[in-house]
Amino acid sequence: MNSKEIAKMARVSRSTVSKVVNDYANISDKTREKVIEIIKKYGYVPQASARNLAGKSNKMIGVFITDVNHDSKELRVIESDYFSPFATAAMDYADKFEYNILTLVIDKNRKFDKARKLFYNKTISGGIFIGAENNVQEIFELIRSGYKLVIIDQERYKDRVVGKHIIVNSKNLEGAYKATKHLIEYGHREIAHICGDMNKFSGFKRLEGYKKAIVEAGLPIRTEYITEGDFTEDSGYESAKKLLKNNNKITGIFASSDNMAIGAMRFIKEIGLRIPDDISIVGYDDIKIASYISPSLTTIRVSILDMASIAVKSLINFIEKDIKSSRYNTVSTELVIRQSSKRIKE
Amino acid sequence: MNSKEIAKMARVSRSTVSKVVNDYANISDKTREKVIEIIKKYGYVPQASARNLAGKSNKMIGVFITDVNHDSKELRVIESDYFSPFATAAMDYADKFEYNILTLVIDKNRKFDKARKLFYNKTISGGIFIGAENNVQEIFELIRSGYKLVIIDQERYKDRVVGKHIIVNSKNLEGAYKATKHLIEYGHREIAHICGDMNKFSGFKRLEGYKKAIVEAGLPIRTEYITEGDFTEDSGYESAKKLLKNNNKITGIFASSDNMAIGAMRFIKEIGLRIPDDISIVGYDDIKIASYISPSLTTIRVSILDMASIAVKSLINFIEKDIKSSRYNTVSTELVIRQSSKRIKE
DNA sequence: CACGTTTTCGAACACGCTTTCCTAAAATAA
DNA sequence: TTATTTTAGGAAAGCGTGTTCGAAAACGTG
Repeated sequence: MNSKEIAKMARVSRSTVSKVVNDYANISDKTREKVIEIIKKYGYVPQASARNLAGKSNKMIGVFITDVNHDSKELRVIESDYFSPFATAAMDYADKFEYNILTLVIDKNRKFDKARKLFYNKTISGGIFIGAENNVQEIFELIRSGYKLVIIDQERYKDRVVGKHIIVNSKNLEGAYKATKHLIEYGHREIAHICGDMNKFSGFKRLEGYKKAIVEAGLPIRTEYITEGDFTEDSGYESAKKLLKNNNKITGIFASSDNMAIGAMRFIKEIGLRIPDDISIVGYDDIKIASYISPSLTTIRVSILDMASIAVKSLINFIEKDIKSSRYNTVSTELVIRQSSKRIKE
Repeated sequence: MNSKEIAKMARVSRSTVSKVVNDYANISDKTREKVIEIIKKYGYVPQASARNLAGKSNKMIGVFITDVNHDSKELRVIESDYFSPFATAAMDYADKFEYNILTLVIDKNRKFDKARKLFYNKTISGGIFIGAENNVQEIFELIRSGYKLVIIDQERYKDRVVGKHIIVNSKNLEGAYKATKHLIEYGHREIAHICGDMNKFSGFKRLEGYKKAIVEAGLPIRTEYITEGDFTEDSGYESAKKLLKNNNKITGIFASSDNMAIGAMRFIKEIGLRIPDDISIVGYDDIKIASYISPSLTTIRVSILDMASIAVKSLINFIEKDIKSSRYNTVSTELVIRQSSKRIKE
């Protein structure tokens, strides 16, 4: 069933059918109703590719999740803690504007080519990149070519790239600051930090937040209290081992991700220390498991729903109305206090 | 950059460019190389909508997740335990065939129309439906209209619907049987069952599995040992309350989903009973949290990766080569023993 | 060299829709 | 009534690609 057949049945021209479908003004009510009736009767829906070819937007946006640890099944699922709510929230929001979402996982092996192709062949009108640290150069190039992109949790590219783009960041520094300050307010003085991958924006920003809170409290920044992980549970385990091996003064640990916090908790339990009685732990992300493990994890919550909706909203605006210059948005963080942190008793 | 321009640069006709792109045989190596060189140089990629309109498959499949509890944020995330790994696995697998995946969440409020439209307007060449119990009629109609569909974890439609389709089921009965038998082998005799939504295929099939194991062990089926939940954590909590209120003989509970098992555990802990010392619990699904809660949950694992890859593989086969008749596939289950179940001491 | 055969290539149509431009009819003004 | 303006709707071009079909070129063969 195509517009030609509909036109024949309604005894009008194909162009009239199109005008009815696309809400043109110069169609009489009588004609319009007649055409709509036939359309409904035969369940006609204009073919997407033809519309698209004729110049209509395809209302499709790509969500690209970079998962550098894709080889490992275990890690893949861990990444999903972030992906799943983001993707569903994005779909939800996109739906309001009748947009569809095409999701793609980019791993370290699979080349960026596939994503690029989706822009080049015009399958999508814009894209949202999450965790794209490893493909910064490629993303710059897409921006330079004029493709419409939103980048999540990355540094501001303002001065580094020519071309309009949109950034949506969580307030990493603020969140880490809140987490560390929480421990300080609970009376902790010997506070260690397991930081994430320093190549990642969130990694070093959270370290900055930790330092800010430490300095503000008049405490010294000890390099032996800072270890670098890579956001995974195992790296949290190893980091805790490193931190606690030759040190029995540490009473609080702020980990840059919940996964690392969970890994650290595993090690702490293994060596027979109690959480939170001996050591308090604070994570970051508020992934679902955080409230199910025992003790439940005090953490920093970032509203992924907020991030997703801001990302989608501004991208659609970019696509449909263009923007004058690059945009930079931030999403607030919130401290969620659970059982893994405890006021220190002197 | 379009094929016309490429043709001009390579001093050949447009059709020759197309033939090179689509690997036609009758092109001399010399011409082919010349064209490919220009294509690479200018980064030409044929426009998807035009190809599609000209008759090429768009290599796009839809994954439809039905989330009837979409209104509630909490439940939405619970559903995601299933969705996220499935979707990523599907993408992964689809990628091998250069297919893309478009995901759509169908909630009870959002009409099925949106999904239907994607078929009608030919945005997708096929679809995979998960948890689609509430839209069985609509799905039947799509099948009848000749659209290519895979349905996950639903009854065989063999006799109920005219039209080719593909079913991928986990062996629900087998899984539930294994779970119950595990408790029996551990010496339990008073075994209750929290079953899932009986409108759902997985709900009643798992009940059947439970009954089969009970009968096989020569034990009586007590109706007061069977309560109906709806797969959610809260319903597990309520069901446990109902079961244990006036009964202190129950020593084992098999819940039809991990979420319900977790809810039940919450209630059991609240009334001061110990798991697994007083009551053993077995869940179903092996969602990620199952191994993180304490005590960790004994459960039935279904390989979502297997389901997803079978679904994608057979759908692509259906799309590209058609199938002679409806297909029915099953995926095995596996008992994962953790801390929540314990051998009973007499 | 003449002929048949195979290989290579290009002109032209098709895909289904949007949109511009134009005409005919209707509405309004004179 | 006639002249002018407004409006409804149709004809046709165009979007970028795939594919068929026939012609031309290249190649063999006797």
